[in-house]
Amino acid sequence: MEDVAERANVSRALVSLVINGSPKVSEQKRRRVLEAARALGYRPNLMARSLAQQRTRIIGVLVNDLRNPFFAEVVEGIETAAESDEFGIVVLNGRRDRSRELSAVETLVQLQVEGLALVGAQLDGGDLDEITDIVPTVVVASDLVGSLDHPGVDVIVTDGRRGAELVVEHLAALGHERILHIDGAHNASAAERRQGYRRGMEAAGLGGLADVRAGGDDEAAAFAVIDEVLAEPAPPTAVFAFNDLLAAGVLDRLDDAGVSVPADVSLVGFDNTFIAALHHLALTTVNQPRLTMGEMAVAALLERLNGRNEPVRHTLEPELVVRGTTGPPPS
Amino acid sequence: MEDVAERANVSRALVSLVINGSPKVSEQKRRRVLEAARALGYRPNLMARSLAQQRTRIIGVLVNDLRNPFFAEVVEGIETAAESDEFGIVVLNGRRDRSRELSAVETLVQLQVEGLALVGAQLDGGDLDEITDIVPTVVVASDLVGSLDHPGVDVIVTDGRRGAELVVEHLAALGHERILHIDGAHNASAAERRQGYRRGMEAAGLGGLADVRAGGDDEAAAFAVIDEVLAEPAPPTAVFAFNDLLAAGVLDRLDDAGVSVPADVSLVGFDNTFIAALHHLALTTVNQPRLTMGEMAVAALLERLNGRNEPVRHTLEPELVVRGTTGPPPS
DNA sequence: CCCTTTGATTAGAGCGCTTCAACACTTTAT
DNA sequence: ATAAAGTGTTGAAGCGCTCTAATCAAAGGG
Repeated sequence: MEDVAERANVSRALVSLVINGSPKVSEQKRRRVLEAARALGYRPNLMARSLAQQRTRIIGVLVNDLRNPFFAEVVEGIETAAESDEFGIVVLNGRRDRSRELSAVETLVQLQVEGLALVGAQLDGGDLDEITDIVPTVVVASDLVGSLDHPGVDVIVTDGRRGAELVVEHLAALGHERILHIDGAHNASAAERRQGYRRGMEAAGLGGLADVRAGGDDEAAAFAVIDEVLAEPAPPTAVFAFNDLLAAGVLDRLDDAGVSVPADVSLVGFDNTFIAALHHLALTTVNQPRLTMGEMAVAALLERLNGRNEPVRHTLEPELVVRGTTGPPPS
Repeated sequence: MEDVAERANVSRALVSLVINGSPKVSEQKRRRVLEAARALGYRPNLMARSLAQQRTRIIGVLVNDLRNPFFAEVVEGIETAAESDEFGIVVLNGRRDRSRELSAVETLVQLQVEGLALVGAQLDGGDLDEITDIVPTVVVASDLVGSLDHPGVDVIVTDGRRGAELVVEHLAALGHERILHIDGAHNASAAERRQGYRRGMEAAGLGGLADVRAGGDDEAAAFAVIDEVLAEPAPPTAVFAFNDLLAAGVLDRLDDAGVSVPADVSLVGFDNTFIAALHHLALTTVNQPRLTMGEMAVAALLERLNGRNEPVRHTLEPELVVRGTTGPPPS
């Protein structure tokens, strides 16, 4: 910057003004400075700028698992929204590991991000205690235990309970009774969906048949469960999987076992990722408006930065997307 | 930091030494400082540290499209490797848009990243001219036009030409002759695979039947092409798609048209993403060692930082993964 | 012709940290 | 005892920028 100033015969301060597009610089000097900058290949140092300015215009994003297309799309929503507000984002990948998530959050805070978006994070309330009064935080697509207690945390979720209810209603309407739920184990949104499932079963008068087994959030997690239930005397006629990835695993395993979908068993996923839409899967699933979720997350953070102090909680409506993996139970 | 120093009755300098784990601090003061830091909830400011230290220990990653699981996994490889070398990474998403890529690279450079990994980027040689003598750069999983001319750029790729040849060999061995290639259009690795396809066709004595049509890199891009070829008098008996996503689109469309795979038409993808492995697709494809690619990218950057000056180019071997979408042509 | 106003420019302090050279204090060798 | 070497600690400069308050120049008003 010094060099640019010298070459343009002006002060460092003026160079700064030009670079930041201040209106009170004469056209003549502005030109001189810009040319000098170009000639020298000058690039402002973002670190120095942030330090001096006491703000970074960066939103930190912690994502549960980048390989899951669902999260990747939420991040895209965040990015789009941030971009239009002249914020940048820094994405860190938790890779489903809580301790990694913790250290990622720490890194982001040290990076002086102005807002923190936790996408599908597994952290619990306690982990956030310190954080939330340092930096505005929004939890997206996961219901952290105790997140409600934190007045510093906003929450953007799709109503997982309702989503699960929709699934059960759909299956019950088709005539299914033995509906199995393979859950998301310790996954952040697992509890909600489990609850919705149970409620749906009750509502359909199927409470006694409710059956939840521990799954996970990828294909492999489904295998053992499917093997197990198929060996039982009265296997389910419908399976509701925690998410699309898990559902894909179920589909695979049923296939291996010669069970046909939906003729023998109906199957429903959750998230409506692009894999559900592949015709060869044609998975009935529950849509979450992921781009919108990302955008709302950014909006929430910006409101905080503008002074809002009460927590906000947006619950979006899930939508059942019926495709080819559900039908009436075998007679 | 000032506060911590005061509370521990030491100088700011000593606090710095403790935070950075310097060995020449007495155990007693170290304890005092650490306790003061904890009591005050002190968090070092990464920006200030980087500024003072004149290094960031950050590797900038620009990725073509985060939604593509292939790239997401390369990024994981990068992250793993970076982590073990005490580097952090900042991921920016190009979203298949060249101008966005350009500005993302600019941002990363201004962030003072110590290395730049371009994953599947579409930038061409010219775009990198300035960059490469500011920051070590490695191009991963794409063959940028003219990247070879830049002594400042390292390249990590899977041999796309060879991969495509493997595909053609496999199909030809099964007896296919009318093998169509739906390419990746302007995608960075499209040219190479096209070339491999052509070569493979020649080698199999099928040069005259080579047929390349413009595709893209997602499912939708396949639809028009499939509609088109199915309407022709002699449709292909095998299709080689640019990547798995595109192949999934082909599969969908063939399905719609009542064409069965592999009985009527064989299909091969590229990348071996997890969707290829889903039993319901069971896509024959070409594997790229994506984690390894990410790791090698980091290794290349670190070598540069340690003084290497000649460019390096690692070409990894692709591997054909035969699954269920290929078989002999209909008789 | 001087004073005020307006607008453009600049000096310089400060952002939170690191690091080098200098310093004080021990220990060991002489 | 004294010099030399080693330990632990600190003062202060500096990283590249921003921004306030001060300065300067030009223009308009009385």
